[in-house]
Amino acid sequence: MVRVRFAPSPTGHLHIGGARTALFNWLYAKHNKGTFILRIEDTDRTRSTEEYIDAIIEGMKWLDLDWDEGPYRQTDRFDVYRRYTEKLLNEGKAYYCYCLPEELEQRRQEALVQGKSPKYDGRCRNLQDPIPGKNPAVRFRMPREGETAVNDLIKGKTVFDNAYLDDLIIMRSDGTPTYNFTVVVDDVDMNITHVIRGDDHLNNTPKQIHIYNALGYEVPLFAHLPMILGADKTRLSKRHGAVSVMAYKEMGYLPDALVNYLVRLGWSYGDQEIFTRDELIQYFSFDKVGKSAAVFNPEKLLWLNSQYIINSSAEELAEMVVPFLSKEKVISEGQTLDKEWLSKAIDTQKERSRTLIELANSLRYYISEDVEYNEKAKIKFLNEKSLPYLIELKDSLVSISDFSALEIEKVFTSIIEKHGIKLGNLAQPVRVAMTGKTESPGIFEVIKIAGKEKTLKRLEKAIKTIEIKP
RNA sequence: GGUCCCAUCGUCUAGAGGCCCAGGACGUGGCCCUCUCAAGGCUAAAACACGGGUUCGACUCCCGUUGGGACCGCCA
Repeated sequence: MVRVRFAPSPTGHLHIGGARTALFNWLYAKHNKGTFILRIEDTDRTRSTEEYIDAIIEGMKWLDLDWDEGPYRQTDRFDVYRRYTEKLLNEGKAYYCYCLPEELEQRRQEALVQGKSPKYDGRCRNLQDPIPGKNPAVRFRMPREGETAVNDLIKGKTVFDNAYLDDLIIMRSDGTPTYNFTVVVDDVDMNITHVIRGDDHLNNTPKQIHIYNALGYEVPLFAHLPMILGADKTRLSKRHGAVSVMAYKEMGYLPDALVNYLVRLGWSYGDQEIFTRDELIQYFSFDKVGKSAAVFNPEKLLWLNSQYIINSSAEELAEMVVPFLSKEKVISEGQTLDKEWLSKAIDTQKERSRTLIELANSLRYYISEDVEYNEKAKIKFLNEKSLPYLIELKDSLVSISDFSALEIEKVFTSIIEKHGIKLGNLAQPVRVAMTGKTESPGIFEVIKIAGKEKTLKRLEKAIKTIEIKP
């Protein structure tokens, strides 16, 4: 039975890198009908906040990465860690260290300056008696000889020389446990079978393996995912732009598009680019995960998002776009729209909208009372030349009762045939009259969606605008 | 500085020794479609980091060089 976990520390929002780690864990669990656990690693009390715990959960929910157990919190489990620490202490597998943090930091700096490895020198390793008046930290006694092999599902076999391993601190002098210890204890306690995490943890793995051994537990399987980099090839961070998952929600991305993008960063399935969730679950495997780091490319994410918008139904989009209509002030507060009408309007715009924000704004000229002319468009198309056609169109449209795209087209056709002009000669001025712009969906569609009343009003306005001009 | 990881178009990647003078996707240019803009279709430019082996034959295997990254905390 596969049991995996995503274990973020609540020191920030759920970011792109964390989301991908969560996603790969989730996919592996789903693929194997296993259990996906959410565990909050909040042992660093100075940096962890409740707000960030909520933010991470919110991000997971938005991406629809549901977990089967948890969220567990490490701060709820201090007694467990203490018990295990006692055990190691009693067995001589851990020892008290009385060195002060400042002393350690100083020694580390000195070692670095001298070009030596900034490793703990082990001076408290064989201390017999406690030093009174000092609160000690607890260090793990790491073996100094031999080698430790990590058989990674992605990276393959990596061998570490134990001589380079540090006697790491497993419990701070204030009695709180540290990361490298709590992960092991929790992964043991929660029966985790596969540890799937970023490859920034690969170097920690041999140390953790020794802790498993000392505790007398079986070592789980490891899968270390390559990092996500920014355009400058350094680890993705705030300075590369938006990295928080929720920022993408606000920018009008669909969660499925982000998931699809993230999964293709380091994973592939032949030439396929777009996957449903079910396909992802079905196809996922570690042997298709690449070993090298990947650069985050917002352009491709944007393209994927446009594809997801195109492939979504107008009804689904109508649901999603409403918050953006308010935020972009396309509708006023409290204003509601007819669902059926909105869906039809969206159908005309979805293939030219890459985000929900763009979609919301594209609906503006259908919804608002008035349009604002683009200056260049106005000069080019709303002039003496188009005036008679606009007047004729308006007069013709007044009389038709069936305001369908087909009927509207008939009106256009009869006018252009009568005058021997091209459709563009009429359509472009009308487009400017209707939308204020030179680009829009098909003009018959635009007129139909806007409706008779708005259409006549806008044509009148355009005519007046031309007539007033000297 | 040490340890570890990685290396195919600008970017994401396919490629498990002959299928590859390297395929797909984003982006970029061109053409088609067309009432405009998109979408869609077609098309072009664009890569196996370098050097040694192994082999009849290397993008694929081995070694080295170079380059990049991560980690070396009483952070996770």
